[in-house]
Amino acid sequence: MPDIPHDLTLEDIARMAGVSPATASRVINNRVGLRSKARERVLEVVAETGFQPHAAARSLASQRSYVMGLLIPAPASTILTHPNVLQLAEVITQACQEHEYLLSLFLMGSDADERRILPKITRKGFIDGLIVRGADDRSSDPLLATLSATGMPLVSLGRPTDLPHVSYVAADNMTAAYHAVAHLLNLGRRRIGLLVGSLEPYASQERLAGYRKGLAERGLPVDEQFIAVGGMSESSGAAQRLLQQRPDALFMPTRMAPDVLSVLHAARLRVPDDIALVGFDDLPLAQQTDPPLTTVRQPMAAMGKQLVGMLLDIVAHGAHPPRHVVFAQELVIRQSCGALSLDDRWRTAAG
Amino acid sequence: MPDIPHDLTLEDIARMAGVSPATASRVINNRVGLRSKARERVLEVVAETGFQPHAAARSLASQRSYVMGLLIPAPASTILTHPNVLQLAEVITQACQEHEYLLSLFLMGSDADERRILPKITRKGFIDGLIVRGADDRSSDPLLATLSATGMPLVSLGRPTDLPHVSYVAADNMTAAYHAVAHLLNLGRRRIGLLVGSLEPYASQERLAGYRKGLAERGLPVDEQFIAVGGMSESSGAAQRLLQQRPDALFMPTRMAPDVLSVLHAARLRVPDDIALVGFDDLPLAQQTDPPLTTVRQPMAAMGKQLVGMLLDIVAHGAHPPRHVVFAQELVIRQSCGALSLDDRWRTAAG
DNA sequence: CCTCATCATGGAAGCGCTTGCACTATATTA
DNA sequence: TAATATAGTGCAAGCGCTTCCATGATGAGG
Repeated sequence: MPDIPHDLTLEDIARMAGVSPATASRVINNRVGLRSKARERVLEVVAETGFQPHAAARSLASQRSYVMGLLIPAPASTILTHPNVLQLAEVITQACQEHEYLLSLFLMGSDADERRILPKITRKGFIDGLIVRGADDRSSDPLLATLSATGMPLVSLGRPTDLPHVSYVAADNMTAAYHAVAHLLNLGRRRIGLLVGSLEPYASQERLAGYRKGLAERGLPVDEQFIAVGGMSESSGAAQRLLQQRPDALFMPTRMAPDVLSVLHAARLRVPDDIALVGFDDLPLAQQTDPPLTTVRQPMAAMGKQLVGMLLDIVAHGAHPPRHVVFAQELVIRQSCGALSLDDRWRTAAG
Repeated sequence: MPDIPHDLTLEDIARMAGVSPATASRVINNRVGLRSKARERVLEVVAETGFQPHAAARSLASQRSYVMGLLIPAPASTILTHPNVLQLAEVITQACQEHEYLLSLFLMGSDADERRILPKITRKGFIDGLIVRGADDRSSDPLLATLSATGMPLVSLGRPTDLPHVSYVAADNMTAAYHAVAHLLNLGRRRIGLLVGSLEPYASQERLAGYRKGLAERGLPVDEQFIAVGGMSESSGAAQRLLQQRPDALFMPTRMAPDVLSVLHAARLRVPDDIALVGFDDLPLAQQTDPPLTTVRQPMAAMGKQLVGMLLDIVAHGAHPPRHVVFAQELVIRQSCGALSLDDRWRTAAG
């Protein structure tokens, strides 16, 4: 038989240290004065035994679980095409640790999952708060509405346009698109096309607005033929129409880069000589394309910290008033835009 | 002020239904007979109020949290190159739901994470059991050893060769490689090369063994020059040496496919005419290459179900004796191996 | 040396649920 | 109908911790 380590309780630890459970608890949770014999003895015993308080008991008594949740409402296949979700998870895991919190991830691939998972996640005493990768993908998000109604402390990554009382952290897509277009204009491009997968996401609308603003500011007209909605490889008439306009620059989602490149290649267009390319999101992919892709990049680490900080604040002080924080984005200059220096790097102004 | 929904307790529910808390609890947990007035009344009240029992209180009293953990000991960047981890997470999430369990994912990108996360995860009363994506990547896994020592119910995906007492579910890489080689031999290939990233992983060793066995069975000698360890794009002498042998078939990790294809393309070798290709893992990538890649595929859904089933069994009946289950793999025939029919599909025998 | 403020400590009451035990209502059989 | 088995229910005791409150120890000021 293997030697199963005896499951100690706080009472055992207290007895071994010659103090009361109350004191042991306070020591373990850093609640007593620093100069104390009792404190030292308890810490000694804890170190020796490797004691960890029972999670459920602690949660029940303190009404805190010291666990945050990150809800990823997308099937695994989607996560692969939007890999910054993973980076987000990593960053948030880190940020939680800095506050002695643990982060649990929940994958929710389908509506069926939603029905089964949500009630369990929103149970009292399970997690203290929830971060949801929200409304970047759809402008109206019933999931966030549902969650918000449960009273669970909540922060959304991405702005849920129809839920003003939900706190969120978002990237300033409008300004980022504006700066990207300005950059292309500065490089002498004049026939700049915009390619988006869909205009439903609020993020896409912001980018379109930034694009328009960039052109308008220079007094350039916006030709609707230069705005293509839908994939490049799809038989989307819009994309074809766009190419027929002979654009000298293209602003597009990074994940479409391979398709776009192969289409341009087939059309014997050289990048960036004949046509400059700028991507929306700085996916790892951007560095692997040929030529490497100039892209807009969200400050994920900072956004992750902000999300966690806000959530902790909401857990401690309630969700009112809602907090809204918008982060400026970076433009990472690589070869595809035709800028001269590789090291040249240029930031958008704070939103 | 917003109307915060009053937090109900089981006692409230019981009172509203006119029964004792004990009965209410039993109804909610399906512990009483189906034909009972009390039962109906309780269910009614629960439905009306949307009551969910307090997670911590339930865990404390029942010594069960009804949560399983899936530990992913890799940084986000690694997950992207091994996307089947995500599929695994999805499959396991599903399997857990079928048993009224919830799955929490934990990302552990660094050793620092390990030190901070592990003690919290292994706390009593937090999760009932843990699935670890284990030793496919390293033959000796200190993480599994540490976890195993905590007494936490544990199942590994991948065989941890140095921990015979740890239960695991694994794929039969040896047989799969053997069958893949046999398949290539059946197609008339004789100069079959093997490309692996490293021989440290036990999985790679198994594949090598299967490769050797496949050749040996036909009485063919194994030329060590045909075995290349390391990446294709790296300046690995082994890979160059392998190509100089003019192989007519290559067996390799799927994630190396793009590199390999571009090298072959540069060498003006046609796939599959001049050289046939078979991959190790059926990543989504395999369908996007040109030509689409014939690969070995793990039965992820079945393995996920098995992992969860075993873990539940261990939670209920203890970890002794350890359970070991090995799954046969499929060979998914696509164009890269030069087999005639696309629909031809052929399975390895059970291991 | 004594009084009063200050701080560390212990006692004990929960946190909200599950479950063993004892008991009562109902069903079964003679 | 009485005797017995059976299912349904309630009581109350925890599960292992935190924290309010009261008490004892300690140190400062008179």
